[in-house]
Amino acid sequence: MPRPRKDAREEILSDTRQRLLDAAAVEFAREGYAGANINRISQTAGFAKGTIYNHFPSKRELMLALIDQVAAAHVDFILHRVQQEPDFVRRLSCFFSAGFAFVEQQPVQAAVVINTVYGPDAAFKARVFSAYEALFVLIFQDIIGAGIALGDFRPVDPDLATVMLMSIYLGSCALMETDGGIGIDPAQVAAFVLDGLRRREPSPVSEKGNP
Amino acid sequence: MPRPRKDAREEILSDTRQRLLDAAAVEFAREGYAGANINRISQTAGFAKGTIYNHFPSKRELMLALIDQVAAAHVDFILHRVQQEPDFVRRLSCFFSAGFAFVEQQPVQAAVVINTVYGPDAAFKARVFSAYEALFVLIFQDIIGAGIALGDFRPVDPDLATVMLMSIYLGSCALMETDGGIGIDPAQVAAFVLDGLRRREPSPVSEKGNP
Amino acid sequence: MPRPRKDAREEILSDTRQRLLDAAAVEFAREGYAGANINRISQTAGFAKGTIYNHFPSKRELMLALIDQVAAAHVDFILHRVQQEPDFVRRLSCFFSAGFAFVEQQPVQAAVVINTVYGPDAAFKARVFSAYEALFVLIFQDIIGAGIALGDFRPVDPDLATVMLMSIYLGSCALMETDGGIGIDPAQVAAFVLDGLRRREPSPVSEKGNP
Amino acid sequence: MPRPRKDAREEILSDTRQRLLDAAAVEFAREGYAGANINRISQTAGFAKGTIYNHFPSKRELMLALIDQVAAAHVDFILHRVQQEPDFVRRLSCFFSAGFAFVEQQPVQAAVVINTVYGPDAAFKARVFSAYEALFVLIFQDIIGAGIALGDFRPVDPDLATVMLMSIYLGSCALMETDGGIGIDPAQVAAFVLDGLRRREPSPVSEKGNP
DNA sequence: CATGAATGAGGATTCATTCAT
DNA sequence: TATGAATGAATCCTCATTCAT
Repeated sequence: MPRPRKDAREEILSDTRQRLLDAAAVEFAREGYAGANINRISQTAGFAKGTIYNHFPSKRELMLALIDQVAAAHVDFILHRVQQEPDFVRRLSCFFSAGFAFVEQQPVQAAVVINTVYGPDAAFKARVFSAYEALFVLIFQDIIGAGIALGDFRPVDPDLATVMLMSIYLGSCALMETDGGIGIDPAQVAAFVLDGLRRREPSPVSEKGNP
Repeated sequence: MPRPRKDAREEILSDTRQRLLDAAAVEFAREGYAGANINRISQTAGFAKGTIYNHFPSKRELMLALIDQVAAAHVDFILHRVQQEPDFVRRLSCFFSAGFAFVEQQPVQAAVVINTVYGPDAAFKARVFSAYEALFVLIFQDIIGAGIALGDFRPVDPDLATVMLMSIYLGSCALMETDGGIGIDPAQVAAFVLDGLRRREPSPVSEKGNP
Repeated sequence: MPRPRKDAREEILSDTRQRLLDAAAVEFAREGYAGANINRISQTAGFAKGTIYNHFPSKRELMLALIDQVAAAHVDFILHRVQQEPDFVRRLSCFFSAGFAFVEQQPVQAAVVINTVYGPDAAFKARVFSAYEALFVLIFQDIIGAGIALGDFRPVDPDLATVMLMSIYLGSCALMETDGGIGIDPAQVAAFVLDGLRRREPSPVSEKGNP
Repeated sequence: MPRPRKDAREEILSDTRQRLLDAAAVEFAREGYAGANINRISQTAGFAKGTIYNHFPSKRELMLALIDQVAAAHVDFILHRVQQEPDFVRRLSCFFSAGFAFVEQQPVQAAVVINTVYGPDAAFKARVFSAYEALFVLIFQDIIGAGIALGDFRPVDPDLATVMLMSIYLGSCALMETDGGIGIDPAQVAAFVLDGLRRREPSPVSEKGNP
């Protein structure tokens, strides 16, 4: 029989570590990295200050570990759902609905990575982008690229379109937080992205042929 | 002839103040508000530490003054150009081209306000939004609203569309900075926003039967 | 047997705190509150600067804690001795002898509270007076009041007399410090207070015709 | 004819100087020397910061000049009145009444010197004592000494008695300020000092039947 | 002489990090 | 592993003083 002791210990460690990461997310989201306070993090987690240093070598490494964890979860969450969709139009829609759902379910964690993307620390930003790589590929290839290849999307610059989609997604999320969760409808966002602002039918009749 | 003594003095004051604001923009852009260092700001401006406090009561007030100045300049810059355009489609295009031009001309100043919008400090954020009010109104009324009223835009939710446009604009700017100025083509962005991703199918036949 | 761990830790805490208070007394006595230097206090106590802030939230709170501690000790010291005296004349005498003894034993601590009483900070002053309340009551009731009630003291205004006694006490102490401890004889002071300056019997004969 | 120009200039200088000294008194009284702010002093006086340095070489010298002026005025005020009294008993009474009158007429100036006497700065203290020399001599010689010499005062230690009188005077003044001017009756204080607390025994029997 | 912008040493306070228990 | 007292570099801010105008 294998002894579960080591596992149990790791589980406990893991639990402490996770509580610290959760508390760090709260603090980093509220204060930003530079304004965050190690002491408050440990207290929020229910530990003493020193405990953080038993699990992370520095405040900076704590932040990086948090970024890695949250960004990975973020990407997994979206990827898992998007890839279940059969075609790229639904995938596009799913990208926004899944993305918003993640923010609603983990608002604090999401705030950390989103703020980091727009924050001043280049190394943190790079870390987020690195973790988001798969997400960019998803948009670039499985949505934009596929749509163009199939002729259903106009031959837009896929790089630009990727930037647009990410900007819309992250920007909308930032506003959701700011206004305390207005709740933006992902379907509308997808429609906006798919069809743009301009009215479709150029037929001048329908235009003002109102009675 | 009146002696220009007082004026000269005020000019000097004004000059010092402006140099401090410029240096502050550099520092806040690079380090974020919390990470910014008052001493570095004064040195960048070519003054001693204490000089900042002859012109601004605190680091925080310095930041607020900078936000006010930059946001006002930002809004003026865009408004001035957009309002010279005859119709809302060109206005939409101009919004992006002017917006990107401002970021290119004043990258550091722009970075401060953009980062602030996505940063953790609610009071700063509110200050930016307050200064941006006129810009929101411009988009909401003079572009989206006008386009819908004339029947050229689909009856999208104007609030959502405003969020989309601002997100696209700010998000693109953030990426421009990150990558050191890729140079996003405002015309393409405008086209994206106007027409969306989906191909206009004039006829179901055309879809793949194109020569 | 219970382990003395927590107690030991508290003892250490307490010890550090007390060393800081002692060092603060030295610094505040020498420089006054406004002129006192937190860094010097911590160094005098044998700690680094930051340690003070592990025990007191601010320089001001450190001062208040010191006032509270010293004033309480001062009052206790005098009260304890005075109340052991059988009658109010001896109590009066004891008030001065005990009072001077306290100053001799704890000259630095005494200097802090005495200087505070005459210093510019109203809040500090109020704190001292608040702690001295019991001392005022002692003088007012157990010495002056009792003496008057028994008919042995002239019916002076007890409030005024209390002010006189405290002024004489504190003023004498201040002078003792200034001159580096001349050593004022409490018996003489008590005699002065009891009998005043004026010769008793107007008959110039009796005075020296005694022996 | 002598030209009054130089005098006029000196008068103006003198006026500025005096306004600065008055403002300094207000500031030093309220904040103490270490807490006093040169800028506030100049503003209270209606001048710019630099003006102080046209009249006094430093904050410290400003304080010393203020001490000298106020202490001299204080001593003059009391001496002038006391010396008009025919006998030492009335002089004693006059010492208190004149002393209290000075404090009532110039509460701020008086506060500065009184606080200085009890403050931590030895040099300032010495300066006050030096200026008070004549006052000590007055008490020591013309009141205590004279009274003893004439046999009307008990042969108390004149040094101690001087300390008592000064302590009573300064201590009462300090309390007058603290409580916002209770108004202590100088006659009562003089009576206290002259006759003490103890009732003059009309008969040796009255005491209480002590053995 | 009056001014007030500029100076920079100094000081209170914060906080990431260490380490003995 | 968890603790939290101690550390001291770093930071914001104050303010006496200087000096060109």
